[in-house]
Amino acid sequence: MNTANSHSIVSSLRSYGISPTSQRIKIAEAIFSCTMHPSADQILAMVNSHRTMVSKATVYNTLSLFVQKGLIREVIVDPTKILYDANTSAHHHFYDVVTGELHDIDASEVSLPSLPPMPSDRIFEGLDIIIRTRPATA
Amino acid sequence: MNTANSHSIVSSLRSYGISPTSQRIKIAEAIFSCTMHPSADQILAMVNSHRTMVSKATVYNTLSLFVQKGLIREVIVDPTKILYDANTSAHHHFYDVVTGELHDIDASEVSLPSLPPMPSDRIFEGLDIIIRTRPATA
DNA sequence: TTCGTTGCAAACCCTTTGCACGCAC
DNA sequence: GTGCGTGCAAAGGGTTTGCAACGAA
Repeated sequence: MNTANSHSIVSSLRSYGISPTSQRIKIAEAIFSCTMHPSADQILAMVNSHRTMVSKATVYNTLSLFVQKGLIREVIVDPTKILYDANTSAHHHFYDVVTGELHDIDASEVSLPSLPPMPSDRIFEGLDIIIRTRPATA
Repeated sequence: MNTANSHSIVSSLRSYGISPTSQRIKIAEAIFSCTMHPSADQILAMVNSHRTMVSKATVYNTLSLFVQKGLIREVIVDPTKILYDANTSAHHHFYDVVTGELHDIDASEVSLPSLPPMPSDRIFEGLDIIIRTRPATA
């Protein structure tokens, strides 16, 4: 669910083993109520548009914690910044190389017939499919 | 071809519209003779292991030029640095999230049945498929 | 009290930029 | 001489870290 009421956020955090402090709740709310895929900077701005402030360090640390605990995903498409994705179910992305916009692609739309064999002594960790686009108008 | 003799490097540069200065030749040789996918830093180190030096600025500028001209490709998998790929034909990558190693996957091994429709007003620019792995031994 | 969390500022690292020098045509 | 290419150093921007203060159990 994408509705971000405090109650479900708190239980969500708990279910991922994250103690729900007020800053973490605020950051999670910002991410889960966001229609796009925000960067750390944008999350910082969203969180601090309200009265109370959250420091930059806490935002970065909290995002790392969320990723590590599996609450959210990092999307690596832009060498200059990390984008965060509240949707952790299997899906992929359109990435506009000019505007930087990122849009989800449902996994069912691009599922691979089969994965190639893993290299020796390696185990599967994740699959990212990124379709890079650019605006049609020159 | 991956053999990196000066003659073929020079004609390669010329065919991509890049005037072959000695620094550019040296950088191209480093990339094309490299079995892995080097970062800018590693290319700088490779180039400067010989007698003559190439400055950091020139390495970065030259790599950007090569990418822009289509001689090489950037691979965006690690948020902390850009990797470069001398292979510009259609292929994809295994990326080990622990060691940072990157290995090619031939396009024929993972071809998609079909691409989802482009978002409106966007045109196709490129397709990246990254299979993230980690070492099997804990 | 104790340990986890927060916040500020500084440090870090990769990359880009400003600007002067130098070489080729 | 003009313009591109190079090199040095400094700036830039996102991210991480050191450390002291804080707060909940």
